Order: sequence, then structure tokens, then C-alpha cells
Amino acid sequence: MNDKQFNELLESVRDMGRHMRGEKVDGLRIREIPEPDVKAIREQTGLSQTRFAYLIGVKLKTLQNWEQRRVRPTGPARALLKIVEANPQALLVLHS
Amino acid sequence: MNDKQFNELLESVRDMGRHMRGEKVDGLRIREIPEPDVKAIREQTGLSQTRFAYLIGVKLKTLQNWEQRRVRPTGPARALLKIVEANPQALLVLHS
DNA sequence: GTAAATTGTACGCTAAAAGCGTACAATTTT
DNA sequence: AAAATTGTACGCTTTTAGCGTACAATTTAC
Repeated sequence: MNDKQFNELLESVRDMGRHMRGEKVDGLRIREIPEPDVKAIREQTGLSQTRFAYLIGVKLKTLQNWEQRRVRPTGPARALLKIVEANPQALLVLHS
Repeated sequence: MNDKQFNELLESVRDMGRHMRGEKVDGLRIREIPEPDVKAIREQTGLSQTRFAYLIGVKLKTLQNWEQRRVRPTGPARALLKIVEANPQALLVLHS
């Protein structure tokens, strides 16, 4: 990705920020990131628990705890899983 | 994003999985996701702590704890921040 | 320009997730 | 069929996520 593209992306995010500026954080526009079906998302990628866990930066046990619903992924983990669900290629960026 | 594009992305991730299949998880190929400079990444986006925090699915206090280096973001949070750093537009997907 | 609102720094505390150990069943590979 | 990998299950410890509070700095509104 070159600088021009990067700056265009930055600008679009800044636009988003400006757009949101007049609104309350606890208002309707920003909602909780919904709980993902972790197992389904992983299986979509065709990766084993072991590979998937380390790719997204958690220990195997943690991923298993998510899939077995013993504990629920935290906010940023849910955000990451949502990105991966929409665009599995995002994983490629993480361990370059 | 249409189904065709999505399936192409899936396939590329599966390739990655296949490529890694013969390798040890604790080997060289998969490393720890490095600690991000949270404040720098947020400032690149031009967003306030409040907006950025809720966009990535953490409370304001948590983001502040990261920026002030009181606690370090967990693995998936580091992964998410790395994606945002490389591609701020990824934030747009999270609260659609 | 000054008051008001927002944003950011700082830190003690509680609740919850991240991660570890262990055991064993199920599946896949050789 | 044996071996290796993958997945389920659960008790326990360490660390982070999130909350409360106070106040300084910056930005916005009057």
C-alpha cells in the first residue's frame, strides 16, 4: 500500500470522525460490537484452532474458552473477529 | 463485497493455512504480535480517545490505560490495532 | 477573552477475561 | 492400526478490562 492510498484512507476515517463529532457516544450511532460465533468464523477460514488462535494473537486455550462459551471475547477481540469474518485476508497483515 | 470476492479471499487464507501446516506453532514463522504505540496509532486517525475507544470496542478508561502504559493491550487488541494502523478504513466495518 | 465543555493524565480498586495445567475423546495422517 | 493432531472439558492463577475519582490541558461557544 502506497502513501497516497494510505492518506486517502486516513481522510475517510477523519470524515467519519467529523461526521460523528456532534453526536453522543452513548447514543444510538455507536453500538456494542455484537458477540461473534467464534467457531463458525474460524471454520470459515478452514484453519485449526491452533493456527487461528496464534494468528489472531491469543493462546489456544483462550480460543477454546471462546468456542466453548466458557468466557466471552473482549471488545477488541470481537472487533477483530468481525473484521476477519468480513475479510479473512486481514489475517495476512498480522504476522508479516 | 460480493460472494466471488469473498470466496477468493477465503481461498487465499486457506492457502496460507496449508502453507503453514507443516510447521511448528512455536517456530519462527508465527511470532508475537508486537506492542503497538496506541497513542500514535489513534492520533494518526485524528480521532479523540473517546471516539477511538468505542470504535474499537473498549471503554475510554481501557484505552487510556493503554496510552498511559499502565496495562498492555491483549493479543487480539494488538492485532486489531495493527490492522487499524495499516488500514484505518477497517474501522468502518465495525459499527455498520 | 473568558466561561463551559471536551479531552487527556493519573491512580486505586473490583470484576472479568487471558492464560496455564491436566485429562481424555475425536479426528486426521502416516 | 498406531501416531499425531485437533477438539472438548474444567479447576486454578495472573493479568487486563473496566469503574470511580480528581484535576490539568485543550478546544469550543458565548
